[in-house]
Amino acid sequence: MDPISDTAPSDFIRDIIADDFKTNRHEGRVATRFPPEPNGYIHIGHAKSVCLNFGIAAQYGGTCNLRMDDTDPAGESLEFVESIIQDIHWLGFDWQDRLFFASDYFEQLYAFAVELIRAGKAYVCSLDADEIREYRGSFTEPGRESPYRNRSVEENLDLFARMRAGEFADGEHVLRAKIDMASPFIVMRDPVIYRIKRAPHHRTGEAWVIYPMYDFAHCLSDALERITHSICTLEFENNRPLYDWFVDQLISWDHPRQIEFARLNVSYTVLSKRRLIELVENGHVSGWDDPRMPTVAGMRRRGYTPEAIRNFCAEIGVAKNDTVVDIALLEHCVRQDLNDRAPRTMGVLKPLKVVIDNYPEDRTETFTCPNHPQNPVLGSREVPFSRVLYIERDDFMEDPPKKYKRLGPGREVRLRNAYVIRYASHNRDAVGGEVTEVHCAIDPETRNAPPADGRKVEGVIHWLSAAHAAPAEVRLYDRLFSVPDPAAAGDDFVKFLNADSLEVLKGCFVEAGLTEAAPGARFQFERTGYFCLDEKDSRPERLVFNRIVALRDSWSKGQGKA
RNA sequence: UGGGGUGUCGUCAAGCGGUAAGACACAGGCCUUUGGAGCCUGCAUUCGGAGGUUCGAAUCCUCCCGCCCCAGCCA
Repeated sequence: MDPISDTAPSDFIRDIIADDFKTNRHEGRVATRFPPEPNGYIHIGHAKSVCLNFGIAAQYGGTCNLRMDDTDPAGESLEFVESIIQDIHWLGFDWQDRLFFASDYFEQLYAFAVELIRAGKAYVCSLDADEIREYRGSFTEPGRESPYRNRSVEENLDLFARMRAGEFADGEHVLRAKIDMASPFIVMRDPVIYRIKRAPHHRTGEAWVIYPMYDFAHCLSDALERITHSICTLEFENNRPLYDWFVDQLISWDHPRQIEFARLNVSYTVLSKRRLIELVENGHVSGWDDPRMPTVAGMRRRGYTPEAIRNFCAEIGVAKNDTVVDIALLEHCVRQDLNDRAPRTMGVLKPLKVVIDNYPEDRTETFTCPNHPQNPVLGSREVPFSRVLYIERDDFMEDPPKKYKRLGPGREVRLRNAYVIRYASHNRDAVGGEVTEVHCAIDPETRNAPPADGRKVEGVIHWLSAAHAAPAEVRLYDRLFSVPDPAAAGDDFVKFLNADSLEVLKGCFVEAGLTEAAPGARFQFERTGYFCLDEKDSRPERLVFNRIVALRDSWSKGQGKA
C-alpha cells in the first residue's frame, strides 16, 4: 500500500514545509527522521509521529531516516531496536538503507564537544548532581555560576580526555556547555552535555564510558544527517533555544529546524513509556504484544490493520493543542477497514443446542454462503446444516421483551443463509434451571426464500451444525482501563485497570473451514464482531481467536448493556 | 512564581478580516436474510472572558482567566 494515498492531510507543519519548499529554503530538500529511543516498544502515539514524518517525506519526494536515539545505555536494548524496526515496517513505511544510530556518531559528537571546549564554550564541571541542581536556581531565581566554569581550555581538554579514558568514577565530572546561568530558559543554564556512565551499550559495548546527553546529540545528529525539518513533541519546545545554540556553534551548513506538535493521548489507555513498562513488568498484561496494549505489537496481535492505524493517524490531525482522542475513533477506523475486507463467517461464542424436530437425523445439506454480502469478489463457502445446531445463547429468551427479534416461545426466526425455524419447546436443567436445549421446526419452504405466505420474519440469527463445527477458544478484549483518563490518577493508574478487559471463552464453535485459516487471518463473525486467529497460540487442532473489535450493536445499546 | 506553549460542538479539528468545514460520538428515521453495512436528518446565532479597532472580528489590539510544559548527570 502507498501510505500517502490513504488521505492527503494538511496541517500547520505541512504548511510550514510547503512554504519552505516553495521558497527553496533547504535547496528544495525535505528530509525528516523518526528518532525513537530503543528502550521500549512503540505505540499508537509513536505511530502518529511515524505517519507524520514518513508521510511528509513521501509527499515531497524527500527522505525520512529511522534513527535510534541510543545515547543512554540504561534501558536500551537490541530487543527494542528490532521490535521498532519490525513495527514501523509493518505500519507500511520504509527507510531503505537509512537506518542510523546516534551511537554511530559518538566519535563525531566527541569531536564536536572538543571543538566547543576549544572555543571556550564548554567546561568540565566537578560539582555533583545535587550541587548542580542547587546552582541551577529556580523558575524565579537565576542560577549561580559553577566554581569550575572558568577552568582553562587546556585543563578542560585534559580532563575531558581523561573522562573518556575512564580515569574517573561515574558522576565525578560532567562536561557542560557555557551559556547563561541567568537564562529564563532553564535548559540554557549551562546544560550538561556529557556524563560518565559505566554501562554496556547494546551497540558500542564497553568502548565508551561517557555518553552525550539528548540535547547535544539530537540536534547534531539531525545536522549530520542533513535533516531539514526536525519534528518532535511539544515538551521539547523549551529545548529549542538550546537545539539552535548547538547548531549555531558547530554547524556550518544548512541548519535543521525543529518544529513541535502535540503528542497523542487516547482515552481509556495510557501511552507514557514509563507506564507501559510498568504494565509489562508488573504482569498486568502478558507482554508488550498483549492484544490490549496500545503498542503497535499489541494492536497487530489484536488484529488491527496498518491501514486502520494510518487512517486513524490521518483522522486525528496534527496541531499544538493537548488532546485526548476518543478511543472510539480508533475502533471506528478498525471497523471501517475490516468491514470492507474481512470475509464473513459464523461463530457461536456461547452455544445453545437447537434440535430441528422435523429434520431427519441422518440428513445433511449444504448452504452456499457469500463471504461478503456486498462484495461478491470475496467468493462464497459451503456451510453444512443438520438436525442438531448451535445458536448463540443470547439469541433465545424464555420471556423476551416485545422488541426482541430473536427466538423465544411462539416465535420464529431466520437462520442466517438458511431456513426459517419456529419454536416448539425447550428443556431446562433440573438443577440450575438453565435452558439446555430448544426444539424447533423448520419451514422447508423458506430455504433461502421468504415465507410463501408473505409473513414477515424479522430476526436473523447465526448458527452452526453441531456435528460439523470446529471447537475454538475465543478471547474477548475490552478497553484496558475503566476510566477515560487513567493517567490522571498519577502513579495509582493501575487501580483503574478494567477487570473485564479480557474474557476467555472456551467452549466456542466456528465453521470447520477456519481450521485451515492462516495465523493472523481476520474474519467477521456475523452479528458479533471481527476476530483474528491468534498468531502465537492458535493451532489448527486448537483454534484461538482474538476479538479485534465488536460490531456496532444498537440493540444492546438500547438495552442499556455494554 | 520566571519562561515557553495553548484555549473553536461531548471528543478531535478546519478557519489566516467578509459573516463557523469535516470526522467520531450522540439522537431520530429509511432500508436490510448480519439489531451489521449503507442511506437520510438533527447536533456551536457562536469561537475561554471583558473591553476596543472596523461597515464587518473566531480571525487585529488591550487586559483578564483556564490548562499544558521546563528546575534529570532521562529522552
